[in-house]
Amino acid sequence: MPTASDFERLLRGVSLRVTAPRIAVLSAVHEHPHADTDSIIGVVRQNLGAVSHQAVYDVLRALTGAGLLRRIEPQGSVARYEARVGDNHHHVVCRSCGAIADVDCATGAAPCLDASDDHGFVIDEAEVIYWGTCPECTTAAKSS
Amino acid sequence: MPTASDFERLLRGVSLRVTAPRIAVLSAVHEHPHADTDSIIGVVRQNLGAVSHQAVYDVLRALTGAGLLRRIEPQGSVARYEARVGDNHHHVVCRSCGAIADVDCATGAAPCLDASDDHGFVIDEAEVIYWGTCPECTTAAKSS
DNA sequence: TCGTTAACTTGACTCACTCCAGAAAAGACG
DNA sequence: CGTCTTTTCTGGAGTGAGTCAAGTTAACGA
Repeated sequence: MPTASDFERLLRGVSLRVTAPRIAVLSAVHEHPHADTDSIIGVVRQNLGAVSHQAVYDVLRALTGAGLLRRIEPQGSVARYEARVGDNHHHVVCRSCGAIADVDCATGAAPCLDASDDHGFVIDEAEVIYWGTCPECTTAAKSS
Repeated sequence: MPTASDFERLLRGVSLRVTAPRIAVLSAVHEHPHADTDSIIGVVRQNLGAVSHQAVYDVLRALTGAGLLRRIEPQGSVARYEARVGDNHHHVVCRSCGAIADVDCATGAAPCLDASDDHGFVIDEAEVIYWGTCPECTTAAKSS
């Protein structure tokens, strides 16, 4: 797990000011991958005390824009954030409980897939979401 | 373009009652693929006069559940609906203007992709979204 | 240490979407 | 055709993630 000074270095690397809320958000996302905004706010407040939700939204947007975080929002779910960036991996989502797990991309470089007909679009990324049922929900469904 | 009686047959085929709003919604989605809910409400009202937004939401949910429509919601966009179902095709989305185009799936059958590591999930569908820039926005960006 | 500028706080607000209760219409059956 | 049951539609209030705006605070380069 990276330390506060690691996060500080990350922030300086993208010319963002180093502030306590930003460190706390980065740390929270590293500790809780795929956490939604509300959970992140909760974790940040546990570490720092009072922080406005607006600040967290702001920080999340700044960090996402800077490429330090990635925002994912599967259908029917609120926005979630993860700290794994740059390796173009994908996600598998449970239809029943919404759990998310990472799936490595076979090629590793974006776009990892070519469209059969791109309609003239200039494609730079292929996002893949696998839909299915997680082990817990599969077990629960069988035993019911 | 299918006619009202085609839509009626579709509805009966999934044991749903045939009502004017349903025909109008089906027709609207066929005419405007990838339309958002608000546009659909607008089109339906043009054809039928006053229809509550609640009725349209209800109809959309019923038709989606019955498999007559498919709901898509790319990040940063409101829910959209399309009438192409059953052929497991994908979408390319413009980062700049949000335009959506269909992309045929290479294999045609779900799931068209296998995950490298499924974490024990039972995967039934692989959803692919290509991100890029549409021809119009590419041209606009160059000329600016 | 000082000034500039980015970041944070507070609080109101928007907008897609949902919930609810009652009214109306569709389909089934005699 | 008329009645009954079930489903759908209406209108309005409510929910919740996320945004906007104005003023204050704090980071950091000079």
